[in-house]
Formats: sequence, C-alpha cells, structure tokens
Amino acid sequence: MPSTRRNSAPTLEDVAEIAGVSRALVSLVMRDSPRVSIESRRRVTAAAAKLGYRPNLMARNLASRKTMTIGVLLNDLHNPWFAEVTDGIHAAAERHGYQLILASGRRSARLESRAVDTFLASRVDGVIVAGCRLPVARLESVAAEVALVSVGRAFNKSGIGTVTTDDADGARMAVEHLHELGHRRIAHIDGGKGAGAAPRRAGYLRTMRVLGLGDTAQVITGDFTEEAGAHGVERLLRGGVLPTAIFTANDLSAVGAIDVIERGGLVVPDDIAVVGFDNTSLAALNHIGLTTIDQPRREMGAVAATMLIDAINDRDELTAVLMSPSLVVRRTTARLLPNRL
Amino acid sequence: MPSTRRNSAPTLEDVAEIAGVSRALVSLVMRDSPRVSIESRRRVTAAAAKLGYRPNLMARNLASRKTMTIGVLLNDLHNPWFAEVTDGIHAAAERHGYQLILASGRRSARLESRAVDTFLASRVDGVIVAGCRLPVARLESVAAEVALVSVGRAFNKSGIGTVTTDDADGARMAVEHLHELGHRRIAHIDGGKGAGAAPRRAGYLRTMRVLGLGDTAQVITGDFTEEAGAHGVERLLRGGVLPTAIFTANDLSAVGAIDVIERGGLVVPDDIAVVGFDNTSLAALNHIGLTTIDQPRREMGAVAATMLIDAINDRDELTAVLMSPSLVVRRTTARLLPNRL
DNA sequence: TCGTTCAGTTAGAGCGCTCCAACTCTAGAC
DNA sequence: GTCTAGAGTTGGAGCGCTCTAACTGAACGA
Repeated sequence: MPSTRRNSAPTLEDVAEIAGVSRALVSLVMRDSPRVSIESRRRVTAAAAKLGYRPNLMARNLASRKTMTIGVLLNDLHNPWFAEVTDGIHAAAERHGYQLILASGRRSARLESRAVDTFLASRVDGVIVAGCRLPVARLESVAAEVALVSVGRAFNKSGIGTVTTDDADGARMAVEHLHELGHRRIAHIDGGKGAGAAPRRAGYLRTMRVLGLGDTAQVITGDFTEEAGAHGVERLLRGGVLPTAIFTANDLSAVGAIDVIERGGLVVPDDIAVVGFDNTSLAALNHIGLTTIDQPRREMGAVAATMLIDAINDRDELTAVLMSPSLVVRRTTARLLPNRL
Repeated sequence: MPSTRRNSAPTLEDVAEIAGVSRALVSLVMRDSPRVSIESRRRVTAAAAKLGYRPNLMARNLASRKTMTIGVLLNDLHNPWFAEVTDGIHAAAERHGYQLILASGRRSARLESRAVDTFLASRVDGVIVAGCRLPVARLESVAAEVALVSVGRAFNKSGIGTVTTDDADGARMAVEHLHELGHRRIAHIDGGKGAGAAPRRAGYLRTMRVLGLGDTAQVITGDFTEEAGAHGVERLLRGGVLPTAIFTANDLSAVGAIDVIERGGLVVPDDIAVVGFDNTSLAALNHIGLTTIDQPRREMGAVAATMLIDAINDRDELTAVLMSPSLVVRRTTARLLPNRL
C-alpha cells in the first residue's frame, strides 16, 4: 500500500472524549462561543490540538444549513481582467467572513453551466459570475435558487445584481481624447458579439456624430483578440484613406493592431495613434505603453461581493451598479502632426 | 423582504414521496445505478425534474466519505503560467470524474496557508499546489493528511508528488542557442530566491563554463518581475563592457529588459539579443516576439492531476516528474553581427 | 410442488456536525 | 432557608444523503 495517510480524521466526538466534555461543548469552543468557561475552553483546545482535529466543513454546513461561501465563476483564467476582479471579490468577502470557491468556465458556456451546477449542488450562499457567457434564461433560473451578481455583463432583469463599467462613456472618452489631439479620422475595431462590445461601439459612433465626425466613422468587426486587432489594421491598410487614429475594443486587440501598423513601416503614435480599453497589465507594460480606458476592476469585484453579501443577508436588494471608466494616457497617442491634417 | 428565493431546496425524501418509492431508490437513480428498473427510473426522474431536485453535495460527501474533488492552490492568478497549468489539471481531472476547487494564494504564504486549511476542512480527496510558497514543513504536514502534488517547485521529500521542468537544462538551451548564434558575452538576470530561479542560474553558469565562457559569465540579481529586468539592464548599461546577449529568468523580466535596451537607443536583437523563460502568452505576442524557453505547462498540470488521482486511489505512488523544456526562437535573438565580435 | 435464483427494492443505521430545550450549579436577593 | 437568575453544560434530534443487509416476488428447474 503506497499510502501512509490516515484514513479517518478525528471527529468532534474524539475531542470531547479526550477533553472529558460533551460534543456540544466542543462544538461551542470550535465556533468561539463566548459562553464557555476558560477552563473548558483550555481543555478542549488542548485535546483538539493533540488530535490534530479540524472541523469537517461538510458536516458543519449540512447541520447549520449555510456555507458562508460564495461561488465565483471566471470566464477565462487567461485574461488578467478576471484576476483583478477576483482580487476585489476576495477582499470584500474576507471582510465579511465569507469564503470563495473559484471555477473557470474556460470560455465555454457548457463548462460554465457545469460549474454553476456544482456551486448549486454545494449550496453556496451566493454566486458571482464574471464575464459570463450563460444565456439569460439560465442565469434567471440560477437567480431563483441563490443570490446572483454578474460582473462585466449587464442584465436588465431584476433578481440579478449587476456591476459593469459605463462602456459607452469609456468609448466617448477615448474618442474625445483623440479628437482633442487633433485627430479626425478615427476608426474603431470592435469586439463583435462579446460582452461590452455593443455599448463601446455605440459610444464610439455616438461621440463621432456629436463631434461632427459621423461621416468618417468606421467600424471594423473584431472579437477582442490580438488577431482581430491585427486583421482590422490589415483591412484598413488595404482600404482607401488611412485613419490617423484607431480605438480598439480592448487592450489585446490594440496590441495586435500596433504590431501590424509597425510592420507596415508606420510609427505609433505619429502615423497612427491607438487607444485600447480595459487597462489590463498588458497595457501597463512599458514596452507597450498603451493609452487606454481604465475600468476599476478591483473595485468592481469588491462592489459585487458586497452587494451579494448584503442580499444574502436580506439587508439589501440586488441592483445594477455602473462604474465610471477613466482615460489613462501613455505613449500610443500624441497630437496629430501638422503635415497629417 | 427583498428576497424571493426559496429557502429550502427539495430533498431526496420529497422526490421519493412524489415518485412513490423509497429514498434509497431515488439515491440509486441519482447515482445512475444499473440495477433500477426502467419504470422506476422514469418515475424518479420525472419527480426530480418536477421538483427541480438537485442532490446536496455536502450530504452526499458526508455520507459517502469522499468528495471526488481536488483542491488546486494557485499562487498568483495574475500570471498566465498558472492559468495554463490549471487547464491541464482541469482536463485530466475531468477525465477521471473529479471536480476542482480553485483558490488563489495571491502571492502570500499566509493566504496560501488559509486556503489549504479550507481544502482540508472541506475534505478534498487531494491537493495540487502550483508555484506554492508554503514552507516545506507545512506541506509535509498537509501531505500527512491528504495526497499532495506540487507543480513548478521541487521537493526531495517523499510523500509529496512533484512536477517540474528541468530548469537547468532550459538554461543550457538558452545559452547554447546564443552561443551558436556567435554570442560570447552573455549575461543572466536571475530570479533571486523565487521558485526555479536557482537551477536556472546554476544551469546558466555551468553551461557558460562548459562552453569556455566561464570568465565572461555575469549574473545580475532579479526577482521575476518586469522591473527586475529593467533594472538589470540599467546596471549593465552603467557597467563596463556590454554583453551582446541577455538571458533572463522569465519572460516578464525579458520584457522589462527589452524596454530599457530600446530606450537606450539600442536595437534588439542586433545590439543585444534577449532570451526569456516560460513561453507565456506574453512572449507569444507578436509585438514582443520573444525567444524563450518553453515549459509544457498544460502537460505539467495534466501529469500532476493524473499522478494525484492515481495516488488517491492507491494505484500508484507520488513521485517526482521532470519535464523537458524546449527552445522557442522568435525575433529577439539573431546571429551576432560581424562588427560586434 | 417446492426450493432457488436474481433483479429490483427497501428499512435503518450512520456520516460529523449544529441547534434547541433542558439541565445543573452557584451566587445573590429577600 | 427559599427563590431566582444566569452562567455553563448537556442529551438528543436532525441536516440530506449513502450503504449494508435484508427483503419481495416473479421466473425457473427439478
């Protein structure tokens, strides 16, 4: 037999016997109840330490009918955006004594659905889904069983809490920034059907119109990937008159766009300026130095967790929270050179 | 009352009553037992569907004394390396019917310790720690309770499974690659005390010696961050004679190094070639195009999970597995120009 | 006819904990 | 001396499930 692991952990009963008290008392000590005498507490603690006792969470949760845990479903572990949102969730949950169990949907709605099933089967007290791809109907049925908050994707269904960035306003900031730098021909490589893509595109189009640039607005279809950014620029290069600036749906696409621009012998930002979206760690790399729209990701996570916990404890309703984006200027945007007017 | 959620989920008993059978039979149906008649199965399934019944995992695990879940402790969600290892773990675990619960240590040994406590309290069947910072003694005590495999950090303690890349050999590949391109003055910006840093540094030094370059070997202390790469190059630039190539402890440091090299008016790879380590998605970005040493991260995760599951089922012992790295040549290395000999 | 077999089903005893009501003391009030 | 209050402790029921052993009844062979 390869294993030398013990096959049965000590239980409350074992501790009670050694300490010479009842099971109930041990349970009280384990839960830090104030109404236990110093002496009893000492003896129980000593017995527990001696045995290496550790309360069985499943038994505890089963008996107490609550788990004090939140299930967090992350759509894609590979995207730093999720790590940052999770940091915020973690911090808020910890403050309220809640634990987290994470699951990765690995970009697949099917896997996301399975992960949510596991959460429900584990009777988590609440669920947070980040960048989730599940159909609204499914989420509604989940929300019927457990408190649910979505981060990064909005629903105008009641019963589902929502924390998103004002994507349209972020797009406005990007376009206005470029406009102030003198740019007039500003193209947008969008995020297709991805979460948040629609309002970013709409914000771009609206702002272009407001600035009187409606007729030079140009949307290239993308999908939030590096390749999408690259292909988008290739298409622009093949097309007629080049834009002097490009606003992409996210940072990753911006990096792909910059790459193709530079390979085409053009210079960023002098020939073409580029603005991304998200302000992921990628954008902050000095080597890239991307001007982008920041989302308060940590804060979004914290707000989502706090709202969820309040709802779990019936202190508050689940609502829709809209966070404010902000412009982060780095080195991929600059004033339009006079000769390019 | 803000909540409209039902406060008590249906149980086995409810289903049994509606279906007109015993609790035990419902249990058998839920676990897909073959010895249930078609008719009973139909009735139970219908009753369960009608009630929206979902087995309570805690009760199930408590009664069956196993959880079929593996706790996965990730040191840092922000590093894509962990996402890729997790993909491999996920795939293997799924194949064997195991579920995963993830936890993030957020680069802190204290939080890692807490996460492991939660795993143990949840009575997971096994634990995988990736890039873990916990002291050996702690891990040994964990291993005494539950099957444990470490990915990315080696232990020569028995009782702990280990899956690592041959870091020293990877370093050798990096140095030999540069050597073949004509480079002789090759510096190394290391990873300090981080996991894997020591063997990479040793491999670098050894290979330099073997190639007869022992006296030009130069190690700059770093810590696996972008800044470390940047500062390392700054120090080199201030120092005497510049190396023609730099081998960094990981990709992130390489990016920091490249940035400072280029700001100094030098060209990569013509003036200074750069080789990273890990082959994270960062290295693969076209805009960066980093030559690096690949670790088979997905496979490492899969191997770790498979080994763990075999150990859980007493089919096999936990062992130490060493994976082979490989060289990935991109655009940050090139043949040394004649004028730089 | 009477076992025997076997597929299908079931009762009941836990799993390790929490929760509740009830119990035992001791100390203080009268 | 009796009563009350409250601190500290306890037994027992029960959370929702699995598991074991035993049961039922139809089918079969002798």
